[in-house]
Amino acid sequence: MSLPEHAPSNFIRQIIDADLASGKHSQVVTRFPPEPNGYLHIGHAKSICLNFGLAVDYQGACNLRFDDTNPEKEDLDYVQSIQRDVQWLGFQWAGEVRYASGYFQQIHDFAVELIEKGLAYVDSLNAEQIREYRGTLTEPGRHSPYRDRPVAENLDLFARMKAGGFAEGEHVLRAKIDMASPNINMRDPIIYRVRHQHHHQTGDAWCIYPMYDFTHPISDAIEGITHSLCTLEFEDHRPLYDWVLDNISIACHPRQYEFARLNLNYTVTSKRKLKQLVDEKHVTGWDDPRMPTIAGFRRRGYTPQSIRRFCESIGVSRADSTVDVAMLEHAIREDLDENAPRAMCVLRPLKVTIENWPAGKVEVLQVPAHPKREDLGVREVPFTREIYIDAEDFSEDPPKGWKRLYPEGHIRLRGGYVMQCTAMEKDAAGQVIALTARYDEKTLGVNPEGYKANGVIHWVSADQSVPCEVRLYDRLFSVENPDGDKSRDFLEFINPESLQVMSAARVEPSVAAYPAESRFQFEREGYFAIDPSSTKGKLVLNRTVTLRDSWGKEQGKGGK
RNA sequence: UGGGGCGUCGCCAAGUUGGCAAGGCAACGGGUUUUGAUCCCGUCAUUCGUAGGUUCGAGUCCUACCGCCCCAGCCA
Repeated sequence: MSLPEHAPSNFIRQIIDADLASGKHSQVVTRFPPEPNGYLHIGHAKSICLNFGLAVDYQGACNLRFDDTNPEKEDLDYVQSIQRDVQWLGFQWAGEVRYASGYFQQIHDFAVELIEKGLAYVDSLNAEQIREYRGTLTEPGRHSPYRDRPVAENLDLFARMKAGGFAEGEHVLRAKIDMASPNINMRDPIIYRVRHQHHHQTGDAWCIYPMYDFTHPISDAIEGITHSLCTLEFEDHRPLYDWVLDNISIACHPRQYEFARLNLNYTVTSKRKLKQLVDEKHVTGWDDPRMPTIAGFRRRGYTPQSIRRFCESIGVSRADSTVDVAMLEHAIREDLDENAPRAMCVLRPLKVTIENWPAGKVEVLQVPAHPKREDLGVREVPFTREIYIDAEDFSEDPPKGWKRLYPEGHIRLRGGYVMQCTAMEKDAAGQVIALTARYDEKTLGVNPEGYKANGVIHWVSADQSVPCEVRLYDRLFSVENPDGDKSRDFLEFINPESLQVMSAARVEPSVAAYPAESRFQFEREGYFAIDPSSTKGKLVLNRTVTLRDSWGKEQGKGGK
């Protein structure tokens, strides 16, 4: 409807169109290259949709390649979660999963080639010295005293690094480029370092690991990538990407293009910070429904389709930007409004006894599962003498404009009869704890004669409903830019009300028949999904997002 | 004070030989409605960071400013 069915044009598609038109390429090959050091988040979703989406639309290919050159931070659990998340989003990579580590031998051989050409050398300065020799943003660097080591010595040292003859930090391999370059990435960048670490893919086969800047262009070239897409912060690395490919014996030379990474307000999208939230238990895990991870959104009830549509709707450009989470919420509401079956769930039960309904009588009402989708069928909703309505739908002293129940007022029970409140029962503190009402038998599917109902509210049979726990999620952070204040830790902005548990909720029985992850609209409340932790004995539902609420908005205006 | 980028409506974002500012989100009115939902209709940039210049005509070209982001990991 409002969101585009197919990805709109952007500068990358224009480049591809031109490359295809000029004959530079006959096919598009992209890749999604995550480092397996955390779960994928919404920012990765943008990259995934871009790279895989391009492959789909141009009938090309997109590889999934793990950029696993730093065993210290990586883990097998992450390589598994990443594959699961990419597939859940609806994409399939071309052929087998690739690993940069799978190219370690070739990468090593290219390093040897650079040494032989006099374009790389083993440096024996320590980390601190290397930093000093690198210079600053405004001052050029200086040559390392080891820069002019003879080729034979470099070859020997590098072989011994590989053989495990040195400790971490003793020697590194550097590309010999230009210590005076205004681009710091070109000041003899380190391309190999010693790491006596077990690697999740290669085990203990290697104790030297190539750096990203050396690994990435080679991996892209080996795979025949045509368009290597990455985020803006790598723009300064592009000259190095090209330098590597220009100086080794490899025919393919992919081109790198950069786009702006996704920022979302009220959210953090930094793997380091997300990992901190998990490690310090501010959330229950990477898949906590409040996390902006793919796994979190999945558990929260987001659909793959909604995330793909969202990614299309935000576009791809080179301008730093922060997207309003309202865009994401719009995408999931749009999907679920169209596709989610409806049901009724009472979050704060208030018992109503319908005095003119016989005790023990159960009438099974046939209610459409969706107001517009007849194909979704009907559900059976039992109506009995005792029902529950939401405590917030009754007001002893209703404000102006109130369209719910009040003493003596008439209300339509959604999908059922119109009833009139006849009495209320209060506890010692003056709280209303139960209501009595009378139903109008001539109002099932028909408007009442001679009077009008004040509104429509949802309800559930007291003994024919299913008890459940409903988790009401709200944004994890209470400020738009949680890491925008350098003097304050982002954890200070965690929303203390990001999770509210409604443990006494009751849901209509139709819901209990659905499997985990099923999504519903609980009428007048919002969209909800069955949490995977649910069992027959304990049903748990997660609120994905609320319905738009013009009444709540109006109430909020008057100050509250 | 080095280098690389970016600045079009509150938030994204089209705008490709200079020709007279798309669209979405949000917001705000109104209509329909057994969800205060959905849906429908309408309003919402004489202006494109600023200032000059070229031109019949500039968001698009030129100049100079201003602002914001990234880079000094043996991370990616």
